[in-house]
Amino acid sequence: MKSGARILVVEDELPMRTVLFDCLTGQGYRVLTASDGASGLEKAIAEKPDLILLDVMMPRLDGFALCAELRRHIIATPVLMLTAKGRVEDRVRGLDCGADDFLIKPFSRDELLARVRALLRRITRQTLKSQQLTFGAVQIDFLQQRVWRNSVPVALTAKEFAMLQLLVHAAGEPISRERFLDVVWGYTSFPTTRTVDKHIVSLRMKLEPNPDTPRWIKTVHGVGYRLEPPEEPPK
Amino acid sequence: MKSGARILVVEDELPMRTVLFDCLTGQGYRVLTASDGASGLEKAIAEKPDLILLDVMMPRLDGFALCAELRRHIIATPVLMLTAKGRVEDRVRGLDCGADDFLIKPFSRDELLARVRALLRRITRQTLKSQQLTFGAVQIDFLQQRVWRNSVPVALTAKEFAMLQLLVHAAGEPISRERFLDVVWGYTSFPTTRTVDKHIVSLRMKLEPNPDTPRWIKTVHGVGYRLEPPEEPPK
DNA sequence: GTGCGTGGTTACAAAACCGTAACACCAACG
DNA sequence: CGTTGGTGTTACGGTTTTGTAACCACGCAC
Repeated sequence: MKSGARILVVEDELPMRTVLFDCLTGQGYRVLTASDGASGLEKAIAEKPDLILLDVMMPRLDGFALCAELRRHIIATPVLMLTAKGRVEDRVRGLDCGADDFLIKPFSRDELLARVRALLRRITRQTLKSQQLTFGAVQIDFLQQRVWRNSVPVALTAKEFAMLQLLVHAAGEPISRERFLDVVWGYTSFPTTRTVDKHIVSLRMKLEPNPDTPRWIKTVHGVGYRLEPPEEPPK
Repeated sequence: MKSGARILVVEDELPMRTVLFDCLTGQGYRVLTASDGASGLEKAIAEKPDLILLDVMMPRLDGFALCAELRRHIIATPVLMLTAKGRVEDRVRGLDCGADDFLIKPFSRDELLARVRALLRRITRQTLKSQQLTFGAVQIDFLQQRVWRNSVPVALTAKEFAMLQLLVHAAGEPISRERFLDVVWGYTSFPTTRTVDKHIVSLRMKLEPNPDTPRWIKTVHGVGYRLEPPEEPPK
């Protein structure tokens, strides 16, 4: 499985969509695609990607409208707009409705990647203080959403990574199953608490040196789970 | 164990008010209600609830106005707004006047409770902070819910920790067995007072240097138990 | 379609924890 | 001293919580 930042590409023309997809997945990003504005908006809301790549020229709901709609939903996901060459007025309209950067067609692969990186870096700086973290032999890169163990890449699913993120974020504190469900699954889907256990098992199998006697991901009976803090007890 | 947080429900329609009341009390929350904006504002100020559930659609003083009024009084109580489906502009106005989260009608019971939990968690997180305490060789971290003795981690069960927390919280004051049962076990289960003794024994074994002659967890004959205050006694 | 990866549920086994009874002990009071 | 009632302690059965495997469902790629 690929892991990395999640990027939504909204582009109606298949060839261009394919180019963008290949280019981004080749860099380890996880790419979602939509072939029209309406489904793009839907996915943007449902999937909460880290970045949205948006073609302005689309039938029906075009890039400008989609972007404006996003902002009306208070979604602050950075938007990189694809505009045609020479259409200076596009920039103005784009900025007006909340776009963050522009890419002028035709563009080079390197320029695309550079701008994507820049935008992702920006949001990461805002939201995550440290983008890398280590416990035991496990190394986490929040920016790329990748994990290594003894320098060997570990493939985590989306849910697993989200759970790990919550564990790390509240390092040391016990986290109840309820809380996992609220944060990782959101307020609109309600799996059972056993589901949380199951994913904890997966995490342990992938990250623990000895999954039977967890060194890091401890269970707190009657409470929930807790990531053993790398630090010492308080003096 | 349930928090027993106090929640104010401001809702003009009786059926909905009843639903909310039942749903929340069923979870162990203490619920106050108001059937219009004016009395809601009054109760919010007088009772200082932990959370306010606010319907936007009310005659005279509506949810927005009430919320804005609250903030004018520098009352930071989190507000969960009930809005009608599809009224995206409600969110904008709501955020504008200081609402913390939104629940769109019709909503599921689970979603209501999830959002309530999330908001309540936010405030307890702020107030609890990284509280730590020491008596003798025992160190307690309430946030992590962990205890050390001579810097060696001590494994306490959920009940034991809750009892210790109560002892520490009322340091010096004797605590009756009935009080332990009320606070630690809640109002829904009724074990014997002997049960309390048993857990006290466990605590002593885990925390006291010499469990036979307790240095810290003292028995007050005919009354209950008491944690010897770490400070110097008044003469 | 088929196959695969992911995610959610169910069911059952294992472990941890809890509640209570029984009895020994002790403190207070006469 | 002896009685009485409260407390300490232990053992054990029952309950709750957690681990885990097996299974089904869904989405996506081929």
